Amino acid sequence: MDLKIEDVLSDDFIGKEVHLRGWIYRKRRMGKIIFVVLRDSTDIIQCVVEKKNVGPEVFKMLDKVGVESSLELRGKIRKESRAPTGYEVDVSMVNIIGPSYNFPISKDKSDEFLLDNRHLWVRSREMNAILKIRATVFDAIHEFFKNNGYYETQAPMFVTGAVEGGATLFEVPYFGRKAYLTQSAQFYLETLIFSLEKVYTVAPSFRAEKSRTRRHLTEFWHAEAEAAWYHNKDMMRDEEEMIVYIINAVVDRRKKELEFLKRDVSLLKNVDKPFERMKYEKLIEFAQSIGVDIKYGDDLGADEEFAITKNFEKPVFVTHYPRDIKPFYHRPDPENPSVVLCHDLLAPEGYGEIIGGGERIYKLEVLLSRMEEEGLNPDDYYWYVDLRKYGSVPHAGFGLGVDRLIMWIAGLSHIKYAIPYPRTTRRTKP
RNA sequence: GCCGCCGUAGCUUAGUUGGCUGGAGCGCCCGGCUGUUAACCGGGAGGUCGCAGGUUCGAAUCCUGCCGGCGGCGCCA
Repeated sequence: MDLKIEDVLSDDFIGKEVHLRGWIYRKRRMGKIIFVVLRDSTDIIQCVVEKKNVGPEVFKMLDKVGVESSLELRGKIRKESRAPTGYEVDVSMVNIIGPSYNFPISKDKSDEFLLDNRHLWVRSREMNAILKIRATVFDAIHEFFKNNGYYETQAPMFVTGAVEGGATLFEVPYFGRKAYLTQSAQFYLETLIFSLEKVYTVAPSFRAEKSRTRRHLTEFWHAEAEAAWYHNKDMMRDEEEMIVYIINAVVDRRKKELEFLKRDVSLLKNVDKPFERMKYEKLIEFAQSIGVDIKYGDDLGADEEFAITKNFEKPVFVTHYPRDIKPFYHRPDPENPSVVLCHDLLAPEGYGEIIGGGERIYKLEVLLSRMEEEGLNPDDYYWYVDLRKYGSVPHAGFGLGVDRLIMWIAGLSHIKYAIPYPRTTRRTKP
């Protein structure tokens, strides 16, 4: 029977013979006994290999090979309080599949060394736990959207124009011309709502910002949605439900992994609807009241965000930013056109911004005048402008930084731990 | 773009008011061990102290340049 370690760590298997495949996680020899701690994708189990049971040749081979050798074995399960996961295999057969000698990673490894050897470090129990949580976050994102009437769609990675500013695009040669790597699918999603009404996409976005912080990647996973007929508050409602859905999915399905990472799960369990909505103006007052040096009109810096969000246990929406510090496409508030109908979602515990979103300008003349204010040429955005000419509708959308969300949920100290192969300003390998 | 820091064995590092042969832990090689928990015990190999130049009787240590790397800010998801 093809079993995983997780399956056989159970009283149901006591006395039963099992066949397991995996990698050597730890190995200790005591004369004529070798303790092999075997690892697979699910867990670890200690296996006792005695010379008299497997023969001197196999025993010697096993003694020679190092950690991370792959092997299959057969043996009986026994309850054993001295074993790391409570059960032990009395091995009757071992077959080494792929030997490993001098595995580069052992104790006392620097962060930098582990990043250089990420292709090997992904095998660690810590990365294994994080990657499982990450997989569940992606699952939950897709589940949420599909359960709520959104169509999944795709936008191009090669683009010719910017969504946000111009300075943050990666330029790539494109058959003698220039193209850029996308920094957001937003404008494409806006075109697609006129066909599908509610759309989402999960894809990488690229930012050439020379950001050197624990929260920035040059290539990050972006979950973006756009919905026709939605106003700012409608979008916030969906986002709130989505975040709660994702958190619940991870808490339900990844308990073991969260515990392994020593995440305080009670903090995640406290995350329920509704999230507080706070106008930018109020947030500035709140920030000032706790001693942050900030004034109306300033964007929130990392220190301010940290000072503010460490005081919250749940995410908080910040709305109605001054239009001057937000991109041109946000719809000005009809009741106060100096602010826009936008929202950022700040994660608690100091993690900060994970979502940026808002209601888009849907009237042609408003869009053109905002573009003029920002010094943008409408010809460069002809297809975006067209959307306001042919049956425009109110609509809203958002972008979620999935890696940042994972960082918060898993309680990680740096975004580079949240993704298998982080790309930062200073790293493109392995 | 701005500020700060670091390069010593395969890895993690001690040693920097200039001074004996640059130490240690892990890993590796040889040997031992029937209950180990990143096992332990005995022995061993392994260093152009990032590179180049300078100061000095003497440089891992001081100076200059170069190369490589790291942390943080700004900006954003």
